[in-house]
Amino acid sequence: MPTPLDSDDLLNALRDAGARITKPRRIIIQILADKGDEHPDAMDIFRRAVRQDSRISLPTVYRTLKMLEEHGAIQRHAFVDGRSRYEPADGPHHDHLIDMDTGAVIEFQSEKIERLQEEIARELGYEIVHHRLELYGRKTKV
Amino acid sequence: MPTPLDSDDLLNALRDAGARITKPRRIIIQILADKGDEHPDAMDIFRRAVRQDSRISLPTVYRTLKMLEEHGAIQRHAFVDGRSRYEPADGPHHDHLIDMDTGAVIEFQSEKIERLQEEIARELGYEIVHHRLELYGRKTKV
DNA sequence: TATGTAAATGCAAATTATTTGCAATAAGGA
DNA sequence: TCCTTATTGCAAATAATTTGCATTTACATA
Ligand SMILES: [Mn+2]
Ligand SMILES: [Mn+2]
Ligand SMILES: [Zn+2]
Ligand SMILES: [Zn+2]
Repeated sequence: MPTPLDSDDLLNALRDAGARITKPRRIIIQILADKGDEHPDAMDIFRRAVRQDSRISLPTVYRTLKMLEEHGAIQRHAFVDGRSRYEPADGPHHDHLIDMDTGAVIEFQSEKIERLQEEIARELGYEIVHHRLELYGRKTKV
Repeated sequence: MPTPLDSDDLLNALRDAGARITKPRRIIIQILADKGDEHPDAMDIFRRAVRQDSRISLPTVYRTLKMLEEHGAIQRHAFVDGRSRYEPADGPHHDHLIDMDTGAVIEFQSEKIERLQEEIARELGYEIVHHRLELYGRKTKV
């Protein structure tokens, strides 16, 4: 669903923030932009990063992720399994369906649900700043 | 919204599970059933428990909560702040709106949203086992 | 009511994901 | 190329929750 976003966009987010483009950051960003594996957690990213440069450290992965998140370049999701998972904050808003058997994360969007949420909040006298909607399920048997 | 549920119902949940009704459990359950403070976290419960019996321990609070959760007597929610919060699993299903300024937790239910979720999952070939819907917002200015 | 046994407890230590202090390194403007 | 300062890697700190183990307690039975 999300519109394409490549390494360069994430690198620019850092540059705009006046941050230095270091080798570790370049590698981490490249991994985040990879459409191959989506919603990786910090350890996933670390393991892949080490393959490109064995002296990268886990704290640097966390620090880079936090920095990118603070600049709105990536989003962090905390699903029920504990760890945080990350994804480039490009395309339009979407929510997630998690396959309880495989751990696969499927994205979806529902204008209707979004609208209903706003409506409910308004009725309660609130304005939504952000929300979290996660469906946990299993593939329907044929 | 939830239908009233008192200490006895929770105590019975333990009895049914063949568990012993100990003093710490009695106290913890009484705190959970208290309509006064809803969605307390483990530390909230521990602090209140200690007032009734100073030798209660935090591990016992956690162990009791886990046991009650496993037997479906209480529900655990992990909101964005990290800690888990608990509530008796009595009344009908509901979701939560969290006041970002005060931390207050407001309950709501939406048949429409629940139905839309099912629909979305079905279209994706899934059956929902459980879900998490949390709205984070601020009171609308008058 | 007294008693034996397994379940439950309290304490201290372990766990897990993430963060932080600090000395060494490296990015990038001058 | 050089200088300054941000960034790094490492080790140690956090914070919430869990676990090992010796001691206590609930409660079924006598
Ligand atoms: Mn996503
Ligand atoms: Mn609730
Ligand atoms: Zn949404
Ligand atoms: Zn719901």
